[in-house]
Amino acid sequence: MLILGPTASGKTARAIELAQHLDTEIISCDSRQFYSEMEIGVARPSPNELASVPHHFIACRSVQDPYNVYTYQQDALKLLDNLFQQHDTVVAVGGSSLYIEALCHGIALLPDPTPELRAMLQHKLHTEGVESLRSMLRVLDPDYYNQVDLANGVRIQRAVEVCITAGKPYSQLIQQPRRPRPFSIKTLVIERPREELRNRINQRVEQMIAIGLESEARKLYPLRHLTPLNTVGYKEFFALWEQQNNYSSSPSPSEAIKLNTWHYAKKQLTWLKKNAPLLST
RNA sequence: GGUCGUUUGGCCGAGGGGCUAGGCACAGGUCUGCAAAACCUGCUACUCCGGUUCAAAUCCGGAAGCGACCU
Repeated sequence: MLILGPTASGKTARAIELAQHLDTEIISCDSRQFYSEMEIGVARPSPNELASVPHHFIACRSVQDPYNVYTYQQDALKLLDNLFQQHDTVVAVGGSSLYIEALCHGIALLPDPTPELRAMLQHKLHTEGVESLRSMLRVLDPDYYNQVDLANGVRIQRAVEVCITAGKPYSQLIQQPRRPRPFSIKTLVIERPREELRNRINQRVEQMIAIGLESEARKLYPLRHLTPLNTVGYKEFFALWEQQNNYSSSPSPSEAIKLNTWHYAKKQLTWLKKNAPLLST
């Protein structure tokens, strides 16, 4: 049973209710709730909630040792195997589309690039611009070159790094057939009217700030360059603290967080519209 | 009441006789590993009235709003 919905739509409460009813456990598909250092800003379920139903993939990793989708997929499948020995149904919840897709359809095994290669390509991207990586891709994987968004440096960089480490075209590697899952999936999408969702977001942001989001962010400030900290709720504080001589009227962190959370929710809605119907099996 | 300045899209903001500035917001979308990321598309405005001109947001009058100073 997969529970989906945009951020702040009430997935957590719904999942717990359902898991209690089914007397089962919950596995999370939330790319930020993995991290033990992030609690308030990622709306981690409360200690009470966590105690009421066994949860998995919550606060299980450090931001210094981030997950990637493939290892998440592997861990989750292994865990599900175990859980299905004790339960007929397991509840999955989360809002991270790529992680949800990995769980439901699977994602190809691709070689990890060396950190040096990644850094080199990143540097090239920043200093020489997309064109330099584009021309590499054109040679390494002409098929993919013809289908990517040629303006999207991040995607091109990824394809190039995979081609180089694998010694094969990226487009070929990602064509590995999807493996059917040894379980069936039913999805439940939580929908709310836009205005209501927006109010819930705003309220939740106020709430987070009231219970100490700023000091949580302050603690993580030294780690702000790590990927998991490129997250709504933290990055807005970091941006504020980074600009010392800011007389300017930049919006308050809480307003910025509300807006960015809304943007995030809209992206989730776009994804849900297209993909949610395809996930059930 | 007078003088000077100002008025650009939902907001900020450049330009300154013919050529869609840009940014944000808003709306829609793309996507097989940093995904709460990255990227794309749409949104053609110049306060009003009159004049000059082949052509005015741009020049000239006037009106209104706003601001500063003066009496």
